[in-house]
Amino acid sequence: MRYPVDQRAETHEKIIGAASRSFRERGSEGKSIATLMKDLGLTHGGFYKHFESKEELYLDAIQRGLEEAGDRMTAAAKAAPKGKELRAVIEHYLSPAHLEHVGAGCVIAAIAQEIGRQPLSVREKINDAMRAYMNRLFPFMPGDNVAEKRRQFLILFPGMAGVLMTARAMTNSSAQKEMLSAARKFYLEAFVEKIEK
Amino acid sequence: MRYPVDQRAETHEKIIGAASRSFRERGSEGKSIATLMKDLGLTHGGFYKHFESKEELYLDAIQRGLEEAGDRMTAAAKAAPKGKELRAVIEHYLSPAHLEHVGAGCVIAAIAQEIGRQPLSVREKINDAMRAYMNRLFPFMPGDNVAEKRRQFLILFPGMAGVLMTARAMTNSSAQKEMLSAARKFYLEAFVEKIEK
DNA sequence: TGTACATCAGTGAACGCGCGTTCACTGATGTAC
DNA sequence: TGTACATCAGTGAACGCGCGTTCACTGATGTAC
Repeated sequence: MRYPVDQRAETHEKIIGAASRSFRERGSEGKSIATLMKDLGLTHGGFYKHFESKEELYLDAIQRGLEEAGDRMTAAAKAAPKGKELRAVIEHYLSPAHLEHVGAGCVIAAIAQEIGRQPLSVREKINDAMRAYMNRLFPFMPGDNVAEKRRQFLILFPGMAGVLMTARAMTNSSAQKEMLSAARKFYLEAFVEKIEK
Repeated sequence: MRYPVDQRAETHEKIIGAASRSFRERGSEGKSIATLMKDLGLTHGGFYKHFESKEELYLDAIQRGLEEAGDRMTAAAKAAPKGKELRAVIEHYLSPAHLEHVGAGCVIAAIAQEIGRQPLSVREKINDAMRAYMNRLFPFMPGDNVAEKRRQFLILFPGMAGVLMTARAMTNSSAQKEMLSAARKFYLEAFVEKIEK
């Protein structure tokens, strides 16, 4: 049957959105194409009208995930009072909400380890998206010049990602919260408080 | 045929050792039982004379990995001059060798994200092994009392794990090295240099 | 000491299952006349 | 305005494949006598 004009594009976007969440929550092999499509009220055959392979979807979904995560972080910064941008970014990143919502959160904290196991060509494209993410956020970092801001970013963000990922591996939720708040305090002191005064 | 008396135990250990490396390098689903056994010169059928299921092997191998990684770290500390133990631990953890040797390295930096996706019962057992790892290492942390040392451990180690995992997701090896050495400098300043003087 | 038998780590064919992918088909709507 | 036809997003049966797991079997050596 003939479908409404915009339906193709809408379905395409819905698949990427659902995959982006699913890959972060369950990894690249956690959900089959059939299940992914079924969750959207579709059948698996139609998938190949939108993507050449699951790997192509993986790339699109991860890139989308990094864009969305970048949106959230820059939005948090821009909503903060002048001079408090980095504080807001750290508090958002190391928040209980981010701990809980893997599927909508930082891609690195969710699936960096399986990114490291992808074929080189996949890793390179994801690296481009990671660089774009960094380029949106390093301006909020302390430092006099671009090189210093980037250097600070590359210490702070991987560190925070490690905290989130380790907390998520733990089962004791009060220990998770303690870890988060201890890390929040540490990174705020190390990156923000020496600046704000 | 009848095999030498110790062979059963030796084979059992060899399987755990190979799995412990493989799971860190490729994740829990990266290698089949058949391939794992073939690499040891065995066939897949015999596997079930040693383990009830792949999940049982996963648990044993991860626990073994945490023990071995703990051995390496405490050995690095004990080989260091008096008062330089934590420095040695950080330099070992954030070394190019550790970056490269995923299979023999920190379990958290290798597979924490998939640990977070395991069934609760599996996660709980792995959490016990993680606690044991922490208990061997927190004595080297700065602080007057046990609670403070643990708190410091839970900031430092997840942070370093995040650095390693993020570097491993990158394809540019000079950027990886720069990230490692910047992080080394940062964590040494934050955890060691304020103490050593 | 010599012989018959039991043992059991390891073998490899076979199983059911879920996966990614393919493909002939559907049918409501847009378009050509 | 009315009719015939083309379009193409989505359907669902079918495919080959690799996986975890099972199980009847093997056969060199230990043990009982």
